Amino acid sequence: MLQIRDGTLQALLWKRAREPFLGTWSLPGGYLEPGETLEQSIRKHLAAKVDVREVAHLEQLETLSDPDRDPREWQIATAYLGLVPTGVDPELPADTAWHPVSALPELAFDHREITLAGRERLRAKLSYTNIGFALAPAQFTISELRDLYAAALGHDVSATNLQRVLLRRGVIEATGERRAPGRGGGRPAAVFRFHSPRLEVTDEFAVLRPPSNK
Amino acid sequence: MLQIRDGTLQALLWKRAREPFLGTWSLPGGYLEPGETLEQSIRKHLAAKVDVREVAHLEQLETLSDPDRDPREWQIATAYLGLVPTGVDPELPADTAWHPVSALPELAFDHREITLAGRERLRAKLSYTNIGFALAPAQFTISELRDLYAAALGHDVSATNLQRVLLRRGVIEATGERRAPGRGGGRPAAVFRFHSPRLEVTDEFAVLRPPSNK
DNA sequence: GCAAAAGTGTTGTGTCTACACCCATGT
DNA sequence: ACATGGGTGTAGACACAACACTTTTGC
Repeated sequence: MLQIRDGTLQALLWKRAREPFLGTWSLPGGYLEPGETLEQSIRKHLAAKVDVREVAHLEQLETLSDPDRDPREWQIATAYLGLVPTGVDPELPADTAWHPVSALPELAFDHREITLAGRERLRAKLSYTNIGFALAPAQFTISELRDLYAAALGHDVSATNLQRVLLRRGVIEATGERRAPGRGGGRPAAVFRFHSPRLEVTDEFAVLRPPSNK
Repeated sequence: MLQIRDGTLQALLWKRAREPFLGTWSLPGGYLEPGETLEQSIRKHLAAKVDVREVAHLEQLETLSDPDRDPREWQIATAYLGLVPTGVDPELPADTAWHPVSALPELAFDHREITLAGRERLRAKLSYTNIGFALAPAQFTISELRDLYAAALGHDVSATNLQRVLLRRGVIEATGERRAPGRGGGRPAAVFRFHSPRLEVTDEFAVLRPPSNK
């Protein structure tokens, strides 16, 4: 579960109350019940931490099967990437907390690699899909969105070019509203929203496109 | 397992000798043994059909957990995409055969969707990685490679532009050899090879690139 | 010479980055 | 007026598609 908080990409971690790795931070999750879907299971286990309605996007990352990944028993795990929009601040149990992905504590099992793989997936998809909808609140200005993209990507993003790319692709659209400037003044910012609340690929076929017509 | 044969993308299918779906075509696979890696398991089960050394690329597609995917019992399956280079023609058991992906017979379980998802993954990766290495023989001319790309992508590909794209990216390189023309004449074709026999992303950051310097 | 196949030259287009400049507001 | 932040205009770089043209062979 990733979210941008305080301008940084953070991961939701749970301090293990069980062996193995008792007391070590780990990703939330749990065992799959018979007859259950993986996604149902994830949502169920997350419900103990976060209101499920707050999860804007959930996608499968990878299934891990290295026999050494659990020191005690042979175990298979399927990792998921979940995204929560900036701004929502769910009540968390005492043993659960957000941690910046850029400064993770020691994590149990292979959870560090999983977390970093999730960040990579997010970064890649920011480039060719509308996945930003799952990081952003319902309404936002371009500079707010710029800050979200910069936090997720790990480098500066130009508001100018971000706006043009996303508008041209039809990923975001103006609401018509404007936001009042802060104390220092400044031109009121136009308010935007994402066009779709579902993942869509917006930049298919970078190359080797099918021939135009003829 | 996909391969281009006779200029068409084909999938390796097994005619089931067991219930459920007895007699229906299905993807090769089998149960995971305790202590085994998913990839080990796949390779082991494939070994009954194809020499494993012929599999040039193997990657995880997705783990499926819909409780209705098996009519009899609750079952989880992890699908893999495997690629075999054109030209190798493994001995197959009598109950196993190649079928064009564009004209699949009725398939057991959700194997039709898995197969089509594999084709989509291949098509996407042809655009931004060097995955062609797993479809092509060790040496080839540009027009041979063009035919492979066209078969996999399902549309015409220009040899001119394919050559330039792959050379610019350093995906393929000339061997220095040339191939003698056929009976009808023609200029001898330069022989190329892929630079790397492992998957590499060659077209990262289509957009929202990090700032140049400063 | 002519057909066939491979390969190069070249032009045009679309998408992106970078940066200069203009706009609207608060103090 | 001027600082602050938002937004537009525009030029340049680059990668790609399309197609004309040239090269090298067999017959």
